[in-house]
Amino acid sequence: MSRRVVKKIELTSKIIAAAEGILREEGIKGLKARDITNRAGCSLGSLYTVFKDIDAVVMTLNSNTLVLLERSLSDATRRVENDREMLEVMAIAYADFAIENQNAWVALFEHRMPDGKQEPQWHKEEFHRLISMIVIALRYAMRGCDQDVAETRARTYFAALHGVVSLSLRGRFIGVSRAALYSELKHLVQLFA
Amino acid sequence: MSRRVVKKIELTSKIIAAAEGILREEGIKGLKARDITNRAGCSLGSLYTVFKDIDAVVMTLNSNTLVLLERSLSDATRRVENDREMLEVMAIAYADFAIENQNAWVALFEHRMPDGKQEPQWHKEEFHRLISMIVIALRYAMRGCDQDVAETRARTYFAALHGVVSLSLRGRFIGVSRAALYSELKHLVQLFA
DNA sequence: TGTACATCAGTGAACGCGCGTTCACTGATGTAC
DNA sequence: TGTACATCAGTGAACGCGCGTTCACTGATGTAC
Repeated sequence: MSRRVVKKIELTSKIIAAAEGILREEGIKGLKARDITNRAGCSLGSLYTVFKDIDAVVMTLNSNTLVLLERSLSDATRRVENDREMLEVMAIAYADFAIENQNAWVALFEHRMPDGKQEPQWHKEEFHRLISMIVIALRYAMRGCDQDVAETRARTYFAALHGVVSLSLRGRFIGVSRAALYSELKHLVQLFA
Repeated sequence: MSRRVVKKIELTSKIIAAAEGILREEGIKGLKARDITNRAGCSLGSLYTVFKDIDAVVMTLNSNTLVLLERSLSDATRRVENDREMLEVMAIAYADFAIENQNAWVALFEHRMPDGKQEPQWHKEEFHRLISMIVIALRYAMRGCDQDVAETRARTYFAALHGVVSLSLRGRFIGVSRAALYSELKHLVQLFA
């Protein structure tokens, strides 16, 4: 591989690493081109030799986050023998991931493309893949339902669990400890199953 | 009342009306000082004779939205005789409000004060009042629980319903029609009750 | 009621800052011989 | 392996825009007599 290609790859990963660090520490709002390149130790302009624009950087970060989330969830479910537990394990794993990667996780839902720009197809697909994964896992809890209903219901359950995690992390609801969050999630899951 | 006071009140309400119009049509992101004052038919500077800054305008708008939401919910529950229905009626009313006042409703949850600035006390209290109202209504569904548990659980149920409404409105989940949303909410409420 | 003066709400041009993006330049990398 | 030239990645100063906020000014409102 030519030296040029190597350097381009190195540059890309330095920029991504810097951006990811900032995302994790300061949240998506702190993600500025200058801060990223300063932290990466390269010039401002070089960012644009690697990414089309800032949104492309965010897309990449979100994509990485989705991969991590997917991995967390599948790791967690791998240890499950009993289908009954599946839902609960995933819910807890989801909450854990949200707590431990708070800013990155928030970015996943908060980021919007400006004006008419669409999120690229590959990113939508990745998102969809994650959702399907959750939907499939939830289906265990929903054997016996009509296929269509099951699909919709699974999304609903996901949205409900997401809502609880989301609002409790945002602290709009005072004093929701991690233990309390767990027990609430378990309670919900019990209702769903 | 002196002419000056009258004019100040008129100016204030013109600005609020303009800001509210923009909020409803374009969402909180479209809320710029210039657009507000243009629409209100006054000068840019005059906004600052009435409000401390833009955040103060947003606070006022959100406050108005909270009042409307509170009214919607209490109107809906007023027609309920049977306590069993309470939860469902409130959930539907909440969804209706969110759908019909989408941008204003989103602003309620999306707006964050910059850096260290706190939301003013009165706004927090208003928010809290709404939550209590919901919590109280949900308690009907939770008679027999320990008081503390009931409180937490009520918040959880609210968060869950909020999550479903929220994600379905954002369209991250494709093709959730209003009817489908209703039926999912009803299903959840049945689980909760 | 009228006049002279004082005050202050309202004005909008200008300031200032943050920040994404560009572009003419230069020095490192690649190519030809 | 070395030299001469060509290319192009990387640079960072500068551009441009959006937008919140300010401030010296002026004309309407209020006050005193």
